[in-house]
Amino acid sequence: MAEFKSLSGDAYLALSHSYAAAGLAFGTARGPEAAGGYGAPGLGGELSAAPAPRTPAAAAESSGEQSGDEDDAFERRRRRRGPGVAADGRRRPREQRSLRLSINARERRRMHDLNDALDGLRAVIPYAHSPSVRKLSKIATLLLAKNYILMQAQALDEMRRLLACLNQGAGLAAPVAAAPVSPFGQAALYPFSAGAALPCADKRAAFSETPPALCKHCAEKP
DNA sequence: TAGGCCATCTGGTCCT
DNA sequence: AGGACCAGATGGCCTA
Repeated sequence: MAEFKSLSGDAYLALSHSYAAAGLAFGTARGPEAAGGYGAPGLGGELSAAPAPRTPAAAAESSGEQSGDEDDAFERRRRRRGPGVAADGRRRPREQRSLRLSINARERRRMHDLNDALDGLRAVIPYAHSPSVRKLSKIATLLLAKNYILMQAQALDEMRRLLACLNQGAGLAAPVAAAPVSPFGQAALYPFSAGAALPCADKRAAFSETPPALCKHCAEKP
């Protein structure tokens, strides 16, 4: 597991746990996801680049268009749960139903926009993007993005310290003792700290866009 | 088969 | 009034 390819993999879990240990992100997750890791996609699983295809009936049902199938689907739903049917069982007026459909379509569009934004976020988080790798789940995307932001902030902070040291002629021996504090005032675990479970090579692979020079413990310079 | 993840529908609430 | 946002409910697909 040399890559994030399959964030479900060991690297992902190890990183997640190390972040959680620092109270960075996954610590707030509740339920089974918190224990087992989010989105645990399996290796070799087919990437569902598009949402899992729903049944044609379900797809038609959700299209918001007024086809015959759509009407059937609408009726099925109405019988099942009652939308479109008043509490007393009477049919709703047709205009109310068309209003409902337009509201549904709007909500669908809104959720699609939200998903597009999430896709955009996935595109910029460092993990292996490949057709053979299942994409990050929504929650994993958000948590990873949060960690990534904190990580970048810390790296920046450390770079500034080093720069200050160099400017003072103190060289690299100048202590960077205290744990770096993020701009958000939250003590955070440096991603490449000694507490991280992964060997440096794995860390570099997991955060493929992070230059190895930023790894404090890494003797494996390129 | 259970659990995770997701899309969609729906009604409620708030804002313009 | 209409739109945006939200959360609950529901059902489908997929994987371990």
